[in-house]
Amino acid sequence: MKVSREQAALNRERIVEVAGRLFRERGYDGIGVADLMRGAGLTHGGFYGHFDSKEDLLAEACGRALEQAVLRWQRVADQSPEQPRAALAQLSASYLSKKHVTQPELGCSITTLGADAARLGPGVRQAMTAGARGQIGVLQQLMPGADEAERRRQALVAYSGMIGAVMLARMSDDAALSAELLQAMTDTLA
Amino acid sequence: MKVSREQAALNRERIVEVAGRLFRERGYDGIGVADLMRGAGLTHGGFYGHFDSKEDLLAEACGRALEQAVLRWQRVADQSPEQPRAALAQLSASYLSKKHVTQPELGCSITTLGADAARLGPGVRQAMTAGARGQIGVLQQLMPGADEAERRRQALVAYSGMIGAVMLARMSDDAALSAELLQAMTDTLA
DNA sequence: ATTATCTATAGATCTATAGATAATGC
DNA sequence: ATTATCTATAGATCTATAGATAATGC
Repeated sequence: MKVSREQAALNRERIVEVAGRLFRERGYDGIGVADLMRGAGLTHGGFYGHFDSKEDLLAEACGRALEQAVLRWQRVADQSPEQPRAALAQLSASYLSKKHVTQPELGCSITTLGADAARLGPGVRQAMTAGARGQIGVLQQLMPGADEAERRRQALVAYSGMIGAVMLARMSDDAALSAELLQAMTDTLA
Repeated sequence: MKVSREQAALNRERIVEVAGRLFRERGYDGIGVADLMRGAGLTHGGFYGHFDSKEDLLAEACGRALEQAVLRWQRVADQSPEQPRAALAQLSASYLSKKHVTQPELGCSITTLGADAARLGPGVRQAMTAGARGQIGVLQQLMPGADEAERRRQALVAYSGMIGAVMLARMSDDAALSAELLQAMTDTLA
């Protein structure tokens, strides 16, 4: 029954990773602790040895997913530091892709869980706010504005628009409207 | 126990109205049928005489709330048909207000329930898509673009940005960041 | 007679905990 | 001896339904 410390740490990692996917796919209330643990290949009761509560796991899972997203965005930005326009085009094309819309479980945590987070406790909100701040920071580096204040404003608007467009595209029952939303937003950032 | 046909219709209306508020406040899974009925001053069991399912009620409640929002927006647009800029400023200032952020139960259904809707059935998605289309239509009348295609693009981008900004402002644990998001979006649309 | 609402409950969840088990780490 | 995981369960939900009740509408 018992496993090594190392294995226990790996199990914990797996829970966080699986939770990151399942929460994004089904929402915070859409997946239970028992199913999260089953998804990680463990049993229900073991959960509370790793985390204090389901909400704590959400905070950790969202925090992790968003940190990795920020790192990916920063790598894209650093790849062509002389061509911020190209980097922005790459980021926005990826974020505003049909693939992102149809794969919420691998996509932006804020689009899928932001409304849930707004109703949850400080741990979750802190983790998600930190992620948002990080992504806004990367966008700010890439915006064409003349001064820092202008680039900041552009980054806040671009980030809001990207999140809203993907949420709307997922919600829409009309594929044409979804495509139109993504295209309009992509064109604006290009 | 039994009430008149007229009273039953009023009761049904009250359920829809109360549900509109409670779903927006707590999310689709955050409020149960028993509490919704209690909120309307009725008992749990009576629910299924009025609606086939909880999800059907969400579709009707969101549909209603969004229809009314579209009518309000259109009234603002029609109020000063010679000054589309002023109408747009009024709409966006109201939508991007601190009041809207702190009163989700009276605000935009898509910001609070869009992510839930994306995971629910066709009835809910259809109602919410119709609402979104209506609001986008009003914005399109007010945008300054030279031709209809440009105004359409601007409306899609503005709507996405407004929804994203309010969701982010609600989610953020930092009041300064929330205010910054609303201000940036307001300035862009002014 | 019809029917809107009520009480009561079925059956399936949910989060969290208690205590047993068995393998690790000393 | 410690502890990661297990089984089992407490206690509280949840949606939906069955059947009783009592007032309306014919």
